[in-house]
Amino acid sequence: MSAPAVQERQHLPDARSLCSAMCHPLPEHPSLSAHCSDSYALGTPAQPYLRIKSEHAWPSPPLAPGDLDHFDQSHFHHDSPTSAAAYIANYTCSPATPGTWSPVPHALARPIERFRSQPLPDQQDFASICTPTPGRNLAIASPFTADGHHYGTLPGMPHGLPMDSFDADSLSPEDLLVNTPSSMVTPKAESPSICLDDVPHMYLGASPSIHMDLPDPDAKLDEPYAKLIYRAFMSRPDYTMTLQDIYQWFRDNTTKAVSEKGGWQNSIRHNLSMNAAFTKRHRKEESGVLSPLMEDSKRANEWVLEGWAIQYGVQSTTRYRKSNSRRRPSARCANQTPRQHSAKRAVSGRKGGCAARDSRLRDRAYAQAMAAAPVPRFGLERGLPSPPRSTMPEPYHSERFSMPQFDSMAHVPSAQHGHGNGIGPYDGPAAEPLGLMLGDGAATNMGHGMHSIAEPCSIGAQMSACRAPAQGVFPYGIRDVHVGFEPMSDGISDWADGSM
DNA sequence: CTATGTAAACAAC
DNA sequence: GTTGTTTACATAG
Repeated sequence: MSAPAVQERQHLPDARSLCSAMCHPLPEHPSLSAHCSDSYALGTPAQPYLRIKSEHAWPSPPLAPGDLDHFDQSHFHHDSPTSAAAYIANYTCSPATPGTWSPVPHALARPIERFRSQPLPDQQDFASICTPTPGRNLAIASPFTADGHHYGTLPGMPHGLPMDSFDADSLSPEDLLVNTPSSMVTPKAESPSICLDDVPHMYLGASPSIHMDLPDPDAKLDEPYAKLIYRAFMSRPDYTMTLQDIYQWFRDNTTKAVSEKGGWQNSIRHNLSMNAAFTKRHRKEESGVLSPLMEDSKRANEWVLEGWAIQYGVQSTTRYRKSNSRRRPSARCANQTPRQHSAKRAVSGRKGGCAARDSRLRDRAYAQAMAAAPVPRFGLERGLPSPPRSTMPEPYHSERFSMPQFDSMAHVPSAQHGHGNGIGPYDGPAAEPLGLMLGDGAATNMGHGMHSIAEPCSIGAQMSACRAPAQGVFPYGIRDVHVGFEPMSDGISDWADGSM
């Protein structure tokens, strides 16, 4: 940690200022201001912030030493008329055209470049990670970058994604995909989009500064499973638990575990499997050493709370269910005989079993590939500083990173999720990765292309977790990001039509 | 209609 | 028996 960073932290001891910086008010853009309210009472009254539904906010672990090491606050000077967030470019990542990213609109290049001109602590072109085309260095917005740089990590957000030293030029997309264990590629069924401002059942993670109504420590919790599992993970410093750990946590902290043979365990497993916020991984990967005892053990796996979920929380598992809105049983179905039910269950069970088998086969293949040809551990070769440990879940540490991929086969509208508008090629693939949206300005952006430019006041970022088959651990593909930004202060228009 | 809980089938271990 | 995946069904709001 550099001395300046320490000094800065004294001024910005928690997430408030970071949030403030990320949501710098743009008074000249009313719509943006509308999204940046002071409803969280974070920071000063002069600094509105990104408004996140607070009713579901849960606590995040406190910052640990080093959490802000990578955060260069010089990018977020409040005296600047611009904000980092305002420089998020208009990007679309097409599930239908995997591996392609729309380029930076020319009009956006300049402000991005201006922002980029500022020094960064570890300037790595994160764009290369999400840009399978070697050599292309496109600025890509993500929870970690506003212009393609890893310019800092928000508290609770996974630090040090392999982006820190990743070089797409040195590895082909195929190389990267090889490094993807099945737990990373197994799709959570129909991962929907998330909008933090528009998803009532998004169980938000929260900065430590956000006020929480914490339950009585002695009281047993009676909340949805997804939420409880989230709590369980958040109770662990590394957000990692085995299934048995989770069971025990439920016994200790919830009212669910009323009986040892109850369905609560089944429900936990169901939620773990179905919710994209929870990722399975091999325990042996933790140490990097293959344990013969662990190799084929049932308990070889552990579950990890995804980094984005640490920051943004989890959403209801329901949202990952297939055909969620079309399964209302008809009267005829409701009157089916048990035999008919059994037949249906047999089919679904068979599918489930096959999926479990495929998952294990992929895991095994991955383990063998790892043992046979260890892949470079991004960041280590170059001797770059490791990211802080405290808030970086294990998946982000290792070689288990690969390129985001999308299931081009699945391509159905997802209007039911509220953020697809049915327009454009990127709207709602069936295996659409879990998305995340900051503010609702982007809610209607799918397929709108330059909509954000025409309406430069809106700010939004709809990012996608990579959950489609053959996807990597990195949760954010940028399915769509659109953000308005203010005109250049020198009065030179960045728009082709000369408008401001 | 959504969210949630639960049961169940099935495969692999 | 345990773990993991998936689907089906019921219920509450």
